Amino acid sequence: MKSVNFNSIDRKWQKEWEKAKVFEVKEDSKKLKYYALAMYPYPSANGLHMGHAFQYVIPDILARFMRMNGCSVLHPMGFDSFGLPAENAAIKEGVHPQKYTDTAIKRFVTQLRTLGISYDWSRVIQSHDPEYYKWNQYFFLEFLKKGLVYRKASGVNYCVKCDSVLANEQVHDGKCWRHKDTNVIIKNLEQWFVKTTKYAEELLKDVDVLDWPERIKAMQRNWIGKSEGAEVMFSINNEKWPVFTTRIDTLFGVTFLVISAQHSRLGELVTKENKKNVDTFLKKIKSTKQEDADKMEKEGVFTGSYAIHPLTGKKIPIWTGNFVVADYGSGVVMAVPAHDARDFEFAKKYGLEIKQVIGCPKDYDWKNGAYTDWGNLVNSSEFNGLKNDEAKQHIVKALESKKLGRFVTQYKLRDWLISRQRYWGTPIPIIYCDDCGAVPVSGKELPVLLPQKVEFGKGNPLLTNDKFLNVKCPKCGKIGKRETDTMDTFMDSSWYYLRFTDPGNTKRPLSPEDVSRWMPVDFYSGGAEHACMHLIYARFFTKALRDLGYVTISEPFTRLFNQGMLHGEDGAVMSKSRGNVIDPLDTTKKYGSDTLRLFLMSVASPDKDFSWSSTGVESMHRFVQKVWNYAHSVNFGKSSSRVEHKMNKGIIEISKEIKSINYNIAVIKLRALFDSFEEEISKYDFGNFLKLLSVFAPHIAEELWNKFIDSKTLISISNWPVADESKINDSIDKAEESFEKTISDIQNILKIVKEKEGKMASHVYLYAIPNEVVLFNIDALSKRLGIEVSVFAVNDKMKFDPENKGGKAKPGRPAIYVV
RNA sequence: GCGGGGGUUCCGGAGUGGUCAAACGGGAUAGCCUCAAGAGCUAUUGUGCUUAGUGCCUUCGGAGGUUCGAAUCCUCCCUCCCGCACCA
Repeated sequence: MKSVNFNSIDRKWQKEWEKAKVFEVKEDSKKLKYYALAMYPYPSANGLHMGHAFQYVIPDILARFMRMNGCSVLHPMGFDSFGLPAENAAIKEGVHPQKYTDTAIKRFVTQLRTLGISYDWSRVIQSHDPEYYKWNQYFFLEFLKKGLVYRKASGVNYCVKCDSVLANEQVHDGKCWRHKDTNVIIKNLEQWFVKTTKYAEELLKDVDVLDWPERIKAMQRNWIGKSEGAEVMFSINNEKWPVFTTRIDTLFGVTFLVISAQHSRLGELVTKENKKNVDTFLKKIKSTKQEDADKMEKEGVFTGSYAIHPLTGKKIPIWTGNFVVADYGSGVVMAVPAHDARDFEFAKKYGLEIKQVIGCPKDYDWKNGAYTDWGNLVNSSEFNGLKNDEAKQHIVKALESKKLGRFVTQYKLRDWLISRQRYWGTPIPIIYCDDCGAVPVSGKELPVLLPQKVEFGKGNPLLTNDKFLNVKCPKCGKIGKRETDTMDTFMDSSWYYLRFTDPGNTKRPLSPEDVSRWMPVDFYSGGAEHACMHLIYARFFTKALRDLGYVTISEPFTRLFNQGMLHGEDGAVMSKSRGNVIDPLDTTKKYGSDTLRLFLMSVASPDKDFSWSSTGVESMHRFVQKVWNYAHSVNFGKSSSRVEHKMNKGIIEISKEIKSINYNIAVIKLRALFDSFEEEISKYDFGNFLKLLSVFAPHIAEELWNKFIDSKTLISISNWPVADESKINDSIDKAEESFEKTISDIQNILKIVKEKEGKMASHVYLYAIPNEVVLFNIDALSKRLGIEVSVFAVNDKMKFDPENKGGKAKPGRPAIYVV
């Protein structure tokens, strides 16, 4: 068989699609909309890797499927093109980030095209395009007006490698999300924040209705971290200090307070006599490395101050400790050692009082530590005997009447810090004036362009451009200084999916008609690493923009899909150092992109991790070639009723599997369907097969369609086949089943005969019930068995049946005699 | 510690109450084809038993349970992966 140049076929159809603009989506109100999207990539100079290929083919199959099913499909691609690597390249190699980025994008686009993904390339978005980031600035100002953006001084996370502050979401295990070897340090700075906490409750509540992987939903709930409890006031030096607790029922068991060692007001509590001790302690904590801090034992020292218990009026010592988180609750905790494991450990260590206030079983062994289960109150004056839940109500009521406490809800979610001390991002549209303070740039002045001329490697590059830096105050006209921080690039990705609905709009960030036509995104695919970053921010943005009147939806992504991780052939993560990296372009060059697409979709369910397999790719390539060869050698005529049956059943089953993203199963069924084809087939049926195949292997499907079925139309925009159920005849499957079972029966007998008589039998006689004789084709049987076969009807008087086996025949199971 | 997801026949990986000794792919073995290699085609690939065949046995991390019936449902345990983690 002559070898086929799949590469030239790939290129040919990629060009045709582009020429005919088949994937550019137009307004068509008669059609249902479908919005399929993959998280837009950072255009790395390394280009496309296999994980990208995998990730982008997944939604493409669905996009192609929905398009052929009569939907108008929005399937765009863009680039998250602001960010650190470009700027670091500028520092290291002297390339301007703009140039670096543009080159990388160009390369990405070329590579993406070779995969045959049905993108609407007319809608490309690039975050670093002033026409895009202008609207980041616009939304920043809108948020500012509504109090959703504010500036405040606080201890913030700072990564020395990024040379910038980070949001809470970008700190993982005390390390920077981009630099897993770099500890984040806390710096006290005045920075811009987005008030994500305003939507904490809604963000949490709406997680329930999302069609997302449970894992991601759990991670989001965890991140938002709601906990319901009470705030209670302890009087310290005649001032009221709030303390948050989820166990207000144990209030009478408080024997000491602990204030976080990082608390900004710790100094106020430290008395002269204790200052030295506290300082030594703080020094020790500071010198402890982050990784050790996680495992560090609870430690603390007495501050010298006392608090007054709100109900008993008793004096309670205040300690400072390393186990109290400064920015959760109020950074001060009430310690109830009898009923909290951490407090217990601490009290034991320092010999502090342990007072039981919850009744526990008589045989409870206090050597086990704190008793943290439920029980009835004891040692709690008038609340004695109450159950925990009742006690909570009553105690809070008592506190409320004295204005010393109330029920409150706490969240772990923090406001989003968006300032970055970096160049390659959206300039924050603010001018600082000595007289007027932080003044917003007027909307008419947008965009605040990122200046090209800056110097890299000397701190924030924006400080090196005087023209950019020194500008008049929009309010009073006096010379002021421009904000030199840029926005977190997650700002860009928080609304790009909205912009795709109307990317060319120069007047407005979004048009209400387009947004309402296309949103929400019906299928969104991307990696799980964004669970608590991009996906939180984007959800926040949608809700905030809804309340500002820009969109009407509350959730941007109806259905989220996490693709699995693609590993190297050795089962390890693909990495250069391991040498197990497979370049998608090498693969497409060798086998064509259809083979790659089919292979990636067929190894495992797309949401599961899997390993590359070079033999698996080979095998898939053989399948593609078989289809090719079949198309070139088959007689196009009439399909047998068997093929019609298989075809129509296949349409139903394969469609169902594609809809549920069981692509691996869909491919298996597609292969089985192909295997059932015969030497003659109708163009109609083969065309339908090509349509099913086309979502996975669009190029070869297009080529064969063009060559054999219809040269005037494109299969990519043809109608998805509809099954003709009247052609489905399950008795055909049953007949095949009984044929197979008969084969295995015969083989079993042949085996036994061979064992018994020491030689192979030479002839098989079958006696089928009369209407089943047709099921047992003599040629097919002898081909399969490699032995001569005769078939008789049981009522055939002339049949050869020396041992009278014929009588054993049953429906679906002919009798057998071998010699 | 908390939360989420797994553990299936040599390997990868389907399968969520009977149609399951368990799809499909890989690998392996045998045969056909060929001068040969490759490709292609066909068959076999849990164990043992039984019998000239539709049967039985053991098996889906382990142990129990529910059920007429379990890889599939429940309970407990072991184990792996992922995320969060001194959050009061």
